[in-house]
Amino acid sequence: MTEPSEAGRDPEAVSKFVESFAAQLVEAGMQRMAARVFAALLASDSGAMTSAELGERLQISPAAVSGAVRYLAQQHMVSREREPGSRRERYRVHSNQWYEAVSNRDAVLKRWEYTLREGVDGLGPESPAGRRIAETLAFFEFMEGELIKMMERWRIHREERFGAG
Amino acid sequence: MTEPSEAGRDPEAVSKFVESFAAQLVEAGMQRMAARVFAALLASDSGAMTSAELGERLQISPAAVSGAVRYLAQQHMVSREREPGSRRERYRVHSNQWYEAVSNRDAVLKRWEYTLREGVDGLGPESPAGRRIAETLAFFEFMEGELIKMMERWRIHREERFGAG
DNA sequence: CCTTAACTTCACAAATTTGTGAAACTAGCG
DNA sequence: CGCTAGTTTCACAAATTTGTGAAGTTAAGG
Repeated sequence: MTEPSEAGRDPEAVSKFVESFAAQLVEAGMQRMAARVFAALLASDSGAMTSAELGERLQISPAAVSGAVRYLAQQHMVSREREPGSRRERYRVHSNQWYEAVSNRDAVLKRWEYTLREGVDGLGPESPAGRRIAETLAFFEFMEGELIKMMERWRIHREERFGAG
Repeated sequence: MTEPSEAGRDPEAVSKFVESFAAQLVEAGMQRMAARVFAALLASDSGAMTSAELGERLQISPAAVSGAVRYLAQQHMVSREREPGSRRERYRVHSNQWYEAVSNRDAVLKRWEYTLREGVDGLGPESPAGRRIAETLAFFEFMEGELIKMMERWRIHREERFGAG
């Protein structure tokens, strides 16, 4: 019934997955078009698509693709590749992508920590509010360290289960 | 200079912290008013404020407070308490709050995992796309387990450092 | 160099989100 | 039972965000 190597194997199923996963990413705060592009790449066999292919599949303009891709690249959620000997570009997700994305949260955490430190300073480390904020800061510092170790464990776990990517 | 137990100790510093921390929460996807209310509570000495106090400090209407607080309560980021013998309500952050909030991410992860499983099914576990999604699923499952253990470690770490909350 | 395919930027219209004032509840208190 | 302080809901105006078509930019290929 299903032809495993057929390119447009089950457009229905692909589309359903793309739209529902994208919806959840949106709920988590991602821009709509970026979420749809990311989900589409995730659900493609090659893991890479050109701007034209994305526009076609998602029924959106080149401008929308461009905006979405810029955002995703900034977040390290896709990488761009120049198709050699052509002005066409392809956008790719790595199977390793989540590793990248989560590791990237680190930078965000650092900024939060900075703001919290300022807060402790401004409010005084001995005031009740200052203490509460200091505890929040401690939590984030703890998380930061743990996240790094966790990602290291994932790397190993992953290699055991899927082999090197 | 600074009077540690003065209620409005340094309104300047408080406001600065509230607004910059809120801005970062917004950047991370939280609604603006909810972020401001949360930051204001975090920066208050008692860790709790009434609707009127919040409205006053943040210069927003009762309606805005109501909406923000509803959202925060749903996310388990504040709890509501009835001031005994009054129809006035207070909204409170616990110092433990982040533990709660992160634990709550668990529910979100579960929903993502469900969608990913559907995707693997729909695309076929042997197709390249199916395999990529299966790996994403494995990553989230791994994260879920790790998060739980991490929060347990935090609980212990925290008690050592700050004593039971 | 000129042509042209591919991507990006820009101004704008449409859609969505946000916060408000005012009306509608709720529940203490007399 | 009202009365009224406190909160929530609702309709709407304002602000913001989103996606588009069209113009602008870049660089491959002749």
